Amino acid sequence: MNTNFFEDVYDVVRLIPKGRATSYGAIANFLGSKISARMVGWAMNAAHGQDDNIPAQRVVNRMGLLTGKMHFNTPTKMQELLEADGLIVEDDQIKDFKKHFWDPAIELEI
DNA sequence: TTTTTGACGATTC
DNA sequence: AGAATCGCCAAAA
Repeated sequence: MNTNFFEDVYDVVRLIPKGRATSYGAIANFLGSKISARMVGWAMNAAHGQDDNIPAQRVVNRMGLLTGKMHFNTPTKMQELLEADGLIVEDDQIKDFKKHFWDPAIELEI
């Protein structure tokens, strides 16, 4: 499985600290600043079959909206997980998202 | 092999 | 300010 691209995405997602959240675009930018955020979403789509625990709930769109909640076991699971992380989710959106925003390009300092 | 779509993002109208 | 459209790249049909 040469899913390097996916693995890179998973790796970054796994590195997201608890209580923080990032966006698809941020990950895309971190991976190479050439791939589009859509690819990250695609990678997450493939993450279903992955045996790894991908905290996809910490990965949301740029607005902090839980766009992929429907891809979880239950649409409400994503919000629950985020709340369990200490984040506040209201109306499928992370409150103070930019406040809890976790940018791999900055936190990982590459 | 070509076409369509996809958990996004930014720009333009 | 809001809505619609284009752009990114890859995988599945």
